Order: sequence, then C-alpha cells, then structure tokens
Amino acid sequence: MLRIYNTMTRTVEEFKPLRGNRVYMYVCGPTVYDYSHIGHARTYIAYDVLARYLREKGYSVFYLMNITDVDDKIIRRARERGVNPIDLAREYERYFMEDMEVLGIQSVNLYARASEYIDEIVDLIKVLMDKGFAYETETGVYFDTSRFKDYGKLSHRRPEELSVHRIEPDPTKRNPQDFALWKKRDRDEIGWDSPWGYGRPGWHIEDTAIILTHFGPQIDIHGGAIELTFPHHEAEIAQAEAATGKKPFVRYWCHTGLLTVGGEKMSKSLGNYILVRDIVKEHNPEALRLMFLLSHYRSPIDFKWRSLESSESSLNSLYNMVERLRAVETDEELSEEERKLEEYYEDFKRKFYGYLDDDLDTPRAMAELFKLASTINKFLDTRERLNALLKLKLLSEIERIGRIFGILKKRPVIEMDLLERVLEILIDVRGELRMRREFEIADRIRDRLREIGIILEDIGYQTRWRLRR
RNA sequence: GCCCGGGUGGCCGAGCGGCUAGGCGGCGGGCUGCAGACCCGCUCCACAGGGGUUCAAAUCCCCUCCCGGGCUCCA
Repeated sequence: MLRIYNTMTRTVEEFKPLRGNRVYMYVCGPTVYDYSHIGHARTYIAYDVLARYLREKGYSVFYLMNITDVDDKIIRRARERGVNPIDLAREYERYFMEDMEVLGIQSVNLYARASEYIDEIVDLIKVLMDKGFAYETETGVYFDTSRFKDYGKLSHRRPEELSVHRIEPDPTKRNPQDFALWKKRDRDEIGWDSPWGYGRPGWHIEDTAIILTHFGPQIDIHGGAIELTFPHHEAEIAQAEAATGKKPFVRYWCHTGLLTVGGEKMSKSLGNYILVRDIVKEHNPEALRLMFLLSHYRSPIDFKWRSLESSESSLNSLYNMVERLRAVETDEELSEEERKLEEYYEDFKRKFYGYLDDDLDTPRAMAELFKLASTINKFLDTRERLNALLKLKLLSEIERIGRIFGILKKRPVIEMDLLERVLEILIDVRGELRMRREFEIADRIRDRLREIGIILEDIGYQTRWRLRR
C-alpha cells in the first residue's frame, strides 16, 4: 500500500484512488517560452517516477499535463522577435518534448495546450459568474476570493495575510488577492472573443478547465513544484470547487522541492541557469535521474556538478554489476550460499518496495539497491556459476527497478561516435603493423572486423572503413 | 512584515527519540602481464550554536545565527 504526502493535510496518507484501480493524475506543465532547465527536469522526473511506480503497482494511470502556450512572457518574447506568439510557443514546445524524450520521460498520456481549451475556459468562467464567484470590471473578469471561504486552505494562509504584494494589484479588483480569470486586451494582441470582450485567459484557469474537461470534478493526484502552491494551486481549488461544488477537487496534492544552483533559484541574470540540453551533451541523462533519486522528491536540491559526476560513477557501478550478472554461467544446483543470497534478495525486495511505498522514499530504496549490488558483486567474485532461476529472478527484478526509475535501460551498445574513435585506434595500430610487414596480424584484424560487419578497405597507405549493409 | 523549507563526516545526501543509511572521493591491500572492473580494510560515532525535556536527542521544546522559497512571472 502506497503512502504519500498530501500538502493539504501536511501528513503522509494512504493512497486510495477514487475510482477503483484508475488514477487520474495531473501535473502543471511548462510555459513554453524558453528551453527547459534542470529545475523542470527535477520536477518532471519526480512525477515520471511516481507514474511509473503507480503503473508498476498495477494502477491504470492517466497522466495529464498542460502546456501553457498563452501567456505574458510568450507574448513579450514573440513581440521582441517579431513572430506570432503561437508559433513561438510551438517551437519551444517542440524543444520541451525533445528534452523530455532525452530524459526518458514518457509517462504522460496527454499534453493539453491551453490555447485549445478556450471554449472550455470561457464556459467555466461563465459558470463562476453565474454562481456569483466572479465579477467583471473594465480590465477583466476576476475571481472573488472573499466569496470562497476555503481560499488559503492548501497553503494554510488567511486572506488577511495576503495583503502584501510584490506587484501592484489591478486597481479595479475588489480585493488585492482576487485573481484574473479573463484579461481584456486590445485587438493587436493575441486573444479570443468572449462574452466579456476580446482578451485571453488568466494564468490559473487553464489547468482547472483542462482537468474538468478530461477528468471531471475530482482527481486523485495533482502535482507541481512547491512554488506553485500559492497562489496557483490555491486558485485552482477555488475555481474548481466553486464551479462544481464538489470537494475535494484534488485528493492528494503533491509538491516537489525546489532546485537551486549555487544556493539560489536559477535566473539568467545570476548566470546560474542550466539547460537540460546543455547538461545532456556531456552527461548521461540517467545519471541526472539517479542524482535526483538520491534525494527525496520533497527535499530541496542544490545542484552541484560534483553530485552529478558522483551519480555518474554510481550509475556506472550499477551497470557493471548488471553486466557481470548477465554474463555469469548458470547451473541447476542451489548451493547453501545461493540459498542465502536468495534469502537476502527476498529481504531486499521487502525493504526496497517498503521504502518506495513510504512516500516514494527513493534515497533509502537506492541505498538498498547499492547494498544488493555489493552483495551480488561479492558473490560473483567467489563463484563461477549461479543457479539459473536465481539469476533470472535477480536480473528481472533489477530490470523492473530500472523501469520504475528510468535507469539501467541502456544495453552496452557502442554509440556511433565512440565506434568511430575505436576504429580510428584500430586502423592506426593496424597501419603500424602493415608498415612493419606484420601482415598476418593485420589481416586477422581485418577479417575479424568483417565478421562483425565492419569492412576495412586499404587504399594505398590509407584505410577506410564502412559498415556492411 | 507574514507563511513555508533547510543547515549532518573530505563532498553529496538519508535518518526525524535508543538499534552508529547509502553513494562519491582519497589512502592501503587483494585479484591482475599492465590497466580497468570487482572485493576487503581505513578515512576512527558527523549532526549550525546555546539552553531545556528524557533513563536515552541529529531526532522533541525554547532561544539565537546562517541559507533558500512563497506572498498574484515561475517546475
């Protein structure tokens, strides 16, 4: 039984989906106006692992994520570049998808673009107007937080505490904490027609509209980074529960800890902005996943290159263990030591999944996995053979863990550029042999490479290589 | 100002009343033609500071210091 921390109650609760085996899971997606950074990676990897684990446990998970493609920052950037905001959003959405792919995040069932839910958003605002939770002014339509008694229940704040603000509130609002549902804009900006005139949706309403459209008035899991708790998620609750009357809108509120670089939140001006696409150029994406898994998903992480390198080493040692295990010869006998190994393995499974069930405690689970790896290595050091069934059990369990965490997926396949470099060395050494008229050895190299589909062709003193088709 | 987190051994990081996670790095040894991988040992029980509660505190309470996040841009 999975237990998971709920921000609403601030306790770890037993996870029980509303509708039998099905899990409706929603996570706040990106605003696509720039490349994804490692903070995004942290958050989306965390929810990817949650979704994978739920599925591994047998739940039928529908994982929905929005893409914010209508937003002030997109509009500003598009204007700077003299392009259409939607085109700009599509471009960065493509980059986002590429980054997700590289990071091995494939668990999302549906990405929903805000711009494709304008009708639903307008309908939702209408309902809120009809029920008296929203009001119109010259600048837009606003949610009246004073009408929604529960406003503040997620972030545990009282409305009167919310009187301080960094940005001067719109003067037409009744209360400073009221938030925009619809922003009235001029025709020269991107927008849509609505009963309240031309304009575009407020920031919070898209998520609510998308969730209500696909999942209805109640969902199981709603995730996002901790910084979104207030006001974004608070606003979502207000909108949804005010509109549908159903409570709770979300049964389990999940929030991931923030990632900082150099002790501070990433920002371009601080120069500590690290993009996903830059990091994966030099580092294995699985190492990044592992690094995040070595911290709890709710803990803050201060990113350090050394930590990533350390994770890379750890990942390497896990791969080595798996390869050794794959390579070991098998037999049918079950020795006393193998019986002990099997016993240990059963104990490992209990602990490992026990930790994952305890609010996805991946650091402790990983510690157990490292212990298992060490035990297997130790065994393999002293033994020639391993019981076939035990080998199968161990390997399939490790593969399962790899599936949950999104690591250990790569078979040791030599990548193309590495192959080129290897052949360069081989050709160089072989050239030296030919110079010394050591043709027997040189030919053996050529023959053996041909056997595996690599053709060497000598042209004078030069050697070319190609792959057999 | 208010509301949240966090400060743990060379580094990263779990733990959240007793049972001294784990990883990375370093050093020594084993195994090895050499290297790597792997194994063993060491790096000697560290918990921001000061009070308190308790038979027992990194873990609970109080105070102080430092760092980060939120308070309608944000994963």
